[in-house]
Amino acid sequence: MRSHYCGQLNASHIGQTVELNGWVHHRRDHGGVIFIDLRDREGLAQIVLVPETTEIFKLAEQVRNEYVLRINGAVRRRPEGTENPELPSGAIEILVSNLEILNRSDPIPLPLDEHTQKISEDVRLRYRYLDLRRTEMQNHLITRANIVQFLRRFLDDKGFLDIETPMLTKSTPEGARDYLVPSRTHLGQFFALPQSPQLFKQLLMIAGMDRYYQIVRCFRDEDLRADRQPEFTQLDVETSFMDEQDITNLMETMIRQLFMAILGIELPNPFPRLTYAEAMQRFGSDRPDLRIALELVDIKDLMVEVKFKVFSTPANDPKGRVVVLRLPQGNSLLSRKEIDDYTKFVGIYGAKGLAYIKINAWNSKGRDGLQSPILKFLPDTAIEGIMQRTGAEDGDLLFFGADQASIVNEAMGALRVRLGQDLKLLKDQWCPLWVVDFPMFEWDKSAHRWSALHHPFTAPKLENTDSHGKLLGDLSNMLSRAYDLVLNGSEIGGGSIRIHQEELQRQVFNLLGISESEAEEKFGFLLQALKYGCPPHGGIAFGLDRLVMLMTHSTSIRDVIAFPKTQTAACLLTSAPSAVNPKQLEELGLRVHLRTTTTTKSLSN
RNA sequence: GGAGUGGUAGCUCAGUUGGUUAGAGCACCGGCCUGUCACGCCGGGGGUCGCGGGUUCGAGUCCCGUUCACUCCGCCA
Repeated sequence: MRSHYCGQLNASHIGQTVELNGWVHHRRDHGGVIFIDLRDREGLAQIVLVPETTEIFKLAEQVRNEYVLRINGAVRRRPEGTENPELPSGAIEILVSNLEILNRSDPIPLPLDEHTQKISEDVRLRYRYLDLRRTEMQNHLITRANIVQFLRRFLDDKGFLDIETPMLTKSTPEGARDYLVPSRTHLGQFFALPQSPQLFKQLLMIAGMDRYYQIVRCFRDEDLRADRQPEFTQLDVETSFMDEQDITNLMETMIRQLFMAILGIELPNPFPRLTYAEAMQRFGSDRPDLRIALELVDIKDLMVEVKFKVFSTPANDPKGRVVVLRLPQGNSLLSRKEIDDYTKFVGIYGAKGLAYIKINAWNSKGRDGLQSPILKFLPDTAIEGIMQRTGAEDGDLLFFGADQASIVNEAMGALRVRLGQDLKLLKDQWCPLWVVDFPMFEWDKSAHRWSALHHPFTAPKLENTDSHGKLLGDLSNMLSRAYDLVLNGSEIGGGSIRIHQEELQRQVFNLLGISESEAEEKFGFLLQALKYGCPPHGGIAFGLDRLVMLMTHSTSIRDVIAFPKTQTAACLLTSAPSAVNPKQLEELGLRVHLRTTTTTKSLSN
């Protein structure tokens, strides 16, 4: 067994005899002396072989990269002038007295060298066990383990119980597409893998467990992104008898202490809070990246009477929005071609164009000092209003968004972030915030009905109910008791106070177009449980992968998951998913009927 | 479902207007080398240019289809 990890050796070990186990990172054979960088989880150490130890020197000549070695030797100070300051163990080396080749290795299909260029991701995924030997990936997984350990300790200290919930559960309507698992003992019926343990954790509150947490895998069969995997990990939390202030305060403390413990970083205290409405108004997003100082400025009222339909139509539409995004000193930052590229960019979000005004010399020349194709449509009053409201100065560039509010928010919100990234306008700091006062419902245009913005178990704000718990007022303005935690433009957590009265839960189902009988069939167990002394309760769930991604400065959650799936939800390492044995299908009472002719997928290309 | 980028040696890439035998670095193999640390020097092997079709005297290069990976839109309570 090893006595030390390679990477932990330093000058304090000089004179000691050690045993190391590890992989050959590099071998430098000088004929008369051989150096091997031996690597393990904790780092590198240089081991030295000299011809005087004839037998093991011969062995060392056979050694190749990624061979697995066990060595014994004496730690000694390196000769003067041969220290390597790049290496934590660079002051010392190990003179080998015994060497055993525990295993050989074929040449590996990807370099582990930190100096080489980026390796394509499909190669990395195909040989993930080799990719994970890289220092960067090892550090990611170590950091992830440390984060999980911290969160468990914190919650355990606060009296939270780690309780497991089923992986084989009931398919529910609404929400994401379920992964289904056929039942052998109930032919023709299916389990679903949980999209989250939402209902079980509510039942645990009804069961009186009071404080629950779980680090739990969740499954959603939807299309993927850099920050979305079909199976992902949540830190899931639920408490009884706490209101939204209590919960967000506690969770904020947890995150603040986590950043101090893992990264030594002090987050703001308290985290800023924004209402959903304000976030949308100022940033066009419910997860604003506050590292970027740019903001949207409303000018709808100034455009009501202009003779430019692109602006006046949304200005006169109650659902329309007209905004300006001011880019300070943008004239010199952006070329005409770049502005055209941004016009294409906002087109992705449905914007029909991207009007702009260059402020060349407003101070000296007034409107003659402005430059824009749309200038001729705008009367002096409108221009003065824009200049005043945006506080624009000479050299600035103004971008305009005018359309349905949803399109303006998405397009200009995305433009704001994109400009921030492209022009390096991001502050070098961590910007967490709570977004609160979410709408309870949103209108689903394709389904022609209301749907829950958070989920159907979220409680409405108290002012929306009468003393008997009956919902009052206009659905489109009703606010919920939901809250999201946003960090640098990523939603890393979200939760709410839940509905704990049966009657109110039935009303919400009803408003969401879930019939009485469907509610019984799908959620009967919940409705019944709510009758038996359900405590007021609420909770939150954090996207652990996203949190680790941000904390390790990764750009994809795949880089913090040991064995992630590709964008088409395939595993390149195991070639999952795959066809199954006909006998297995028969036992399940299933027959595969494919729409297309592709029955077998080629695994290699 | 849609848009974009890419696929050439084990890896990372270059490959001109369509024209001789498809190149480089790293890795690999053989030889040399006692203080290197991305060691060095000499020599060598290695290619279904993702796949299928088309245009052409001739295709890595042009066209069509398809597939895989990535980014994004839709989707993701």
